Amino acid sequence: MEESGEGHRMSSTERRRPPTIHDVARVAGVSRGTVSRVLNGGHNVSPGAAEAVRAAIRKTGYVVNRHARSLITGRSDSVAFLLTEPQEKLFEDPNFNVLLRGCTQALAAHDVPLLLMIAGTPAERRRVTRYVTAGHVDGVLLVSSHTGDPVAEQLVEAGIPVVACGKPIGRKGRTARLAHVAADDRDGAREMVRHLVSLGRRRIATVAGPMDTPGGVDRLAGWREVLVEAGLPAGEELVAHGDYSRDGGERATAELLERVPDLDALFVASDLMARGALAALERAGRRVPRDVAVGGFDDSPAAVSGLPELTTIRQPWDRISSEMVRVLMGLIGGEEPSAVILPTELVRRESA
Amino acid sequence: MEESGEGHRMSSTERRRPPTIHDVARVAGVSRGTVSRVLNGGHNVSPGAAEAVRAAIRKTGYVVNRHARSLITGRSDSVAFLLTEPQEKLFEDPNFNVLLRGCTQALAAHDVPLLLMIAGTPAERRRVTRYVTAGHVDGVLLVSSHTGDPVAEQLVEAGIPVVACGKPIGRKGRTARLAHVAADDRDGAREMVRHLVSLGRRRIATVAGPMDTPGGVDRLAGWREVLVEAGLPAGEELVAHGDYSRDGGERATAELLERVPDLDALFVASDLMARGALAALERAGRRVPRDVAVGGFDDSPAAVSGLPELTTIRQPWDRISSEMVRVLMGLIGGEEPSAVILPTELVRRESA
DNA sequence: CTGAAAGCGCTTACAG
DNA sequence: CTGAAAGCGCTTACAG
Repeated sequence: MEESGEGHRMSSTERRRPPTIHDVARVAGVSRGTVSRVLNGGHNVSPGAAEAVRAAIRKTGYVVNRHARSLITGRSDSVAFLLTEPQEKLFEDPNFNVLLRGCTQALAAHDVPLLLMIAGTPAERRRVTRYVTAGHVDGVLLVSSHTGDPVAEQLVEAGIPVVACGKPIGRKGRTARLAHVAADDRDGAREMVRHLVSLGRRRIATVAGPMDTPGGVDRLAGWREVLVEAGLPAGEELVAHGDYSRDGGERATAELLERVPDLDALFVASDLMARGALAALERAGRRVPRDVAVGGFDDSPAAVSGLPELTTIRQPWDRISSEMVRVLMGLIGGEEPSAVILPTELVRRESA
Repeated sequence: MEESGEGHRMSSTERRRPPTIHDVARVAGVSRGTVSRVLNGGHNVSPGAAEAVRAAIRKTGYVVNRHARSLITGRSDSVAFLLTEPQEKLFEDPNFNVLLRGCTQALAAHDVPLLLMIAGTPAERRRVTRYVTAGHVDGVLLVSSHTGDPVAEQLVEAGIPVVACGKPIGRKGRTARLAHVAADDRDGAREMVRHLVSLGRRRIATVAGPMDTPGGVDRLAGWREVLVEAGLPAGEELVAHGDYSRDGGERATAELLERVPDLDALFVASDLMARGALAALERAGRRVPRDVAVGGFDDSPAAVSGLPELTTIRQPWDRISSEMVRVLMGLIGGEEPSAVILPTELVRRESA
């Protein structure tokens, strides 16, 4: 006979203990070991026993206690999505959201929960590093546009499976073993600049990202490459830098406009900065695309969040997130780190 | 003498077992029980023993194994941030990001990890409900703009601590015990419409949200209230509905422009919809704010993501997220559900 | 194919 | 104030 409560009041938030593997075993008429075997792949279990166990699971509403499982397996069956950007910028960039959503859903398909961790300050970084290296998660999806990230190195050195979003350009060798997934920045930039050239533009300036980010370095390299190839000017006066924020793009564009008043096209290394560029151009009285053609990068929600809609380079975020999860699950399973570079695509809209 | 490895190769991803409470006890020269007491508040421990334990923790780099702790305490020391919106819209709305970041950080201060869960489809909802009711998290921060959410009811009925963002307007009684935190939608709408009236506007239309959301209902009520009070028209022809998306705002505005060509102001129930409204107005050749003054709601990043910058009503997201976490931690600790309504603030920019 | 048993790392009455 | 011991719910060799 089941006894419950035994005279002690249940407070409003106290829940009944959920059924355990023991309850399932009793209902199914087998041992706990057999239930566990059914739960873990069903090897070495007779069809009859397996069916009895499955029926008992349905009947009891049993759900495995992950803490108990983790305690013995040593795995947590969860992963962290770690952002090491300064906090303010993090969520201003729509790319983070797309990536976060994609990773959450790709992991859900594996029944693996995602822990969101933010480590913008040194103190937060210490907290997170401690948490992760203590084994509370099986692996880390790392997102930071700036490379040479000390967190990445620490985690990799501690033997934690880590997959970065974007190509690491830190001190060579140390990050060589850092698995990563990225879009082909250089080739994407080339495609956009070729497009601007094909439009007949000849004074093509660029708002580049910071040079400690792969998007900053590689998209600038792609811009230069195509211009040099085409025999068009590609000097330093045609380059200004932004920090991937809208305001940064606006400032950099104002700077370019002052330095190169006759520019007829602008390749901006991110859509969000491009929105700022559009604002600067409007304030300066330039019509887009008539006076100045503007090409962005990312195909983020920012590309269509205002007028004119941006012609841009699409980063395949869905694939980036699913590949990040795939590579991370592989690492956790013992595979070697790998790098995945995904192709981009030109998306033509109104601005160029 | 420590033995490790004992002849079996460590694969590249295998980590050394982290130190346990047993290691700390040995180094400190006390029992495991004493170490545990120091870890859990330090009651009934002599100062000398406590200091020895703390030193041993530093020396060994010990971090508690949360799985073992949870197994015995029955708490997971983690909470879920659950989104039950259809997936596409989720991350288009900048408010979600601000809220997510705020909650993550408020929880981090309690050393409580946040699990991000998305349940847009019925299948996902079942998965998540099962996971949560199995006790894998201690509580849920629930975000969905649509109310009468079946997930909320199920969780509350299962005795799970839940705090919703936004006032629930589901079937009365059933959601009465649902703790929630919200901005004062009605009062915020009133303030904005009063502002538009003070600008001398007399034909003030509105793009309202869906009527199954509190923001849809209450902001519309605030709009109507002030107009009636001021003796201005507030009929149905002045109301169009959007779904909180940019495109929805654009469509609704085009509809209004057709129906009420002489409108001179527009109160839009969200900044994102207001950006769409601005696009519709521009396409129709209306100047903002000269021809039509536009007031938004939220003060989300969308408010300043284009020109003109939006005059809007600020929702205190930082406080909303910190209050949600505070109320949830209270619920988990056994407190009764409570509702927190936070004041809003008019932010004047260019559009009105 | 199956059960009995050990043990993962921790917390918490229970004695002292 | 402190230690020895039980036990949280599970997985996994180990016998049979």
